[in-house]
Amino acid sequence: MMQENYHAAAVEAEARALWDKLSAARAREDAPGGKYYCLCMLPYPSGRLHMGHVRNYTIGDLITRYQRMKGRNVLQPMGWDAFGLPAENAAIKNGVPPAKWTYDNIAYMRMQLKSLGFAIDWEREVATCHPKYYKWNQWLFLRMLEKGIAYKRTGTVNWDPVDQTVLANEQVIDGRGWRTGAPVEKREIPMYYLKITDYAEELLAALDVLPGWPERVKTMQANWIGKSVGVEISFPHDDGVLKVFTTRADTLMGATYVAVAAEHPLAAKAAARDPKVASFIEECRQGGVTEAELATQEKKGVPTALTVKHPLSGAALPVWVANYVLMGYGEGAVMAVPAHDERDFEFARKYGLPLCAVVRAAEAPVQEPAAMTEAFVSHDGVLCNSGKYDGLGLQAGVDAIAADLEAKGLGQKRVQWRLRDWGVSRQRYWGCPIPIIHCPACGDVPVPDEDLPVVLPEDLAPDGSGNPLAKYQPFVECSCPKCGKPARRETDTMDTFVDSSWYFMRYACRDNDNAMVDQRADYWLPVDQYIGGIEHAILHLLYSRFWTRVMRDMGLLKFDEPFTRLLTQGMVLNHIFLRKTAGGGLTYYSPEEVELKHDADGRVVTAVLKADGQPVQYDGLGTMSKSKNNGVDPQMLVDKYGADTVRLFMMFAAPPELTLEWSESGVEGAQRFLKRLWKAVAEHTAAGPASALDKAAMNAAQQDLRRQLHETVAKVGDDIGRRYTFNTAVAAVMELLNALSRAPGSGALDRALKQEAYETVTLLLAPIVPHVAEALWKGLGRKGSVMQATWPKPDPAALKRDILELVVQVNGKLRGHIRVPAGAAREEIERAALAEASVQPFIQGKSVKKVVLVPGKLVNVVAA
RNA sequence: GCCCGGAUGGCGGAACUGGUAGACGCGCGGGACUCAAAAUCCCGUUCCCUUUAAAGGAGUGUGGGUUCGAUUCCCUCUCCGGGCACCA
Repeated sequence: MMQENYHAAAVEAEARALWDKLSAARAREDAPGGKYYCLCMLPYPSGRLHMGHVRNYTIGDLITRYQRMKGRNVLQPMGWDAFGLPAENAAIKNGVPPAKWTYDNIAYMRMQLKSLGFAIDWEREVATCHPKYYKWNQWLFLRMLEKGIAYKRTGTVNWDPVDQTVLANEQVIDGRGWRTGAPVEKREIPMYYLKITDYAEELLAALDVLPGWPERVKTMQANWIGKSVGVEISFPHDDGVLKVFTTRADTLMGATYVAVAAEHPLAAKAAARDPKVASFIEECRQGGVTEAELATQEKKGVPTALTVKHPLSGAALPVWVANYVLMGYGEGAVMAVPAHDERDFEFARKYGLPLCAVVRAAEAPVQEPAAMTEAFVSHDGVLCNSGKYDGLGLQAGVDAIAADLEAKGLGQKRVQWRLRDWGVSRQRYWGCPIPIIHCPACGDVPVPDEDLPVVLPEDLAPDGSGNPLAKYQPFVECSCPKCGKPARRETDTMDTFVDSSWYFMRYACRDNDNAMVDQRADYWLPVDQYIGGIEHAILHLLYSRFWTRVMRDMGLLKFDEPFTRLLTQGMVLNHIFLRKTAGGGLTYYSPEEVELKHDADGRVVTAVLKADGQPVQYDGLGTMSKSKNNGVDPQMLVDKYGADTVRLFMMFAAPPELTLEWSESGVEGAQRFLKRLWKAVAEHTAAGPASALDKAAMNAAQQDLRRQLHETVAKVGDDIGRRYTFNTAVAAVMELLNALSRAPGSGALDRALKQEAYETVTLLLAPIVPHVAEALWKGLGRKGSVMQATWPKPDPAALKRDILELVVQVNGKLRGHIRVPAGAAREEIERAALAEASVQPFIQGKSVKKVVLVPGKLVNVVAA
């Protein structure tokens, strides 16, 4: 006997007790059904779940439960991306060691995930800060070192000259260190790199065979990898040649100068003789290292006394040092063709450098340099001012010029990648130690496998300056594995992207201390469905694809791509409210502290702080963050409404890929729906068991209702299984419930139909609101857990229609409707459409030119 | 600056392959129930004009294009969001 009203707390406790008893979320390799690996991006243990987590994991749980009901053997694991900067920041602020802070956060967040009812196999839980996990980071790093995939060279970092510390990009605010306010400098330090560029071609080409990935993610990755086919050109000078790479070799005869990066050897050579060049190079050392910062700074340069020889004409071209040339791309030098490149044009105009137009539109004359107001950038035209190349098309020009350069030994066609090798060294404490020992005699010596893992001491507390690991002698001091003499341990740790590049493999076999992966990984992987935020579209996903290939090439795996299907979810936003303080600062108020006043149409008129009744300024929408004080703690909502309501709202509010605006009134709507559903089922079951449904005895209204029921089954299955539009799946079930509650009649046949309908609704909602579905299933008299029930199939007989309603348009405008038999001939439909009373006035006195018929949908009469 | 997205009623969104714009929900208005309120239920709700109603016109960020027909395809611009290699 069901309770009359819905009580979330009791329902949810009972459902979870049942699942625990059945170990319903456990995943076994020997269970029946095809395997299905449903994976959500693992959270950083920041302290509490935020709405983005709830959204992410609700989507994953929905798919997990749906696939289980479809008969698949599903694995849904969970773990913790437990190394990283926030733990060190918290340590600096509170004096708590990062390890304790991290483990406490994990314990709390694990409890939160359990309270949301996610069907996670907790026996596979992984934390990346655990030595048994990161041992394998170190082990694979050493294998990469052996194969030359990992190597050492210098790299550029942000340097805080006051704290004597390397800063993360996030810690650089307007070119200054976040704690000291000191202007940040660039500094070159030795680091380990992984040769992801060796895999550039494959990582790019394989995007074409990832049909389960969103196009936009594949486009972003392709652009990031950035394959350019062009020509490497050598410009001879006194000490050798200056190499540049260009995709526009056709414009070579229009090159009027060359520009090199501040870090280029030629710049250093010029600086030795010219203090102005030296001071410019010094100026370029100021500021951060991000591409956004470099690309938005004002374009500046200085001339040098150096020249290079044009490889074809032999003319002397001046060498400039320019801040817009990046040392990290190509050769760190460019040939400048101001007439046909926007950046070069701007730079040449600024510094009075000459222009020479060498491309013209096919029908147009050569452009006069002085008359040009912008660069002529065209991929269609012919060469001019280029001697023997005049009149050639642009591609023909590239080919001819490349051939001549090659003959002279001054150039060749080649491919250039935008992708750079992955620098993995971090000068930070809370990360996986890089397993290297520096010996004065033997150099950099890998830690022997039998000494792995190199364990990170867990009780150090960083203070913001330098790396505490480097100051901790018990860690640093060691003996050389080769010669046994005193040596120094490497104190850099690995980028946390290393941890997250393969964690999904370890869920399959986290208890194996003898191997990184085993045959259980062969069973579960690759991941069938991966779900996570769009902000990871490039780095994390690209690194995982790379790491997987490295492991494959070592014989550890048999597949190429780690994630067969990918769903990228949008961010969760909320309102921002603030007041300006007397001192000119800003105080942000949580939306929970603010009351909105609406006018009669529902528009927001004013917002006042509940505490004092005084107005606050509304500052629009933004991603939930601590700094803007606009985060909503999901735990409060779970406590207030229950997990099912929060899950339902999350799925109903927007399609998963879209940005989601937070609104608590939407939560109330979701709760209302569950209450209504509960009450309807309780009333239905209160009248006792229903009889079997006699389909042949149904009247027209009952047939219509049953048709809608089975149309809903078809739609929800398609929305969840194929389209991933969970919002429309929920809407369809809401419509069905509306129709059910309007359906008259309480005879035996009506009750039998409603029994079928409520059982079906329960199954359709089970992946989204599993607790309440469990209670309804039991209330409807069904045995066992709804988790183990079978997903419903639409009855084709119920879907059949005899009469179709068609739309009639005149010149594309809706003018009426007609009803025709399902098999009606074209002529019959046209006749009915033209005869329709509401259509007649719009075709009177006109001649019908054409009638467009879309079968089963519409008739459009073209009349003039 | 570069790359990738997005923009539809008062609000979140729907319209799946170019075919009825606004499903579903929120909010709001009206009504029922109630001593009253909350909760619940019922009705209405894109805008404009005329209006008892019926009907008509306009309308999917901007401006253009293709088409019998465009929220959907193409081009232009504006604004917003994500990423830019050391936040995760």
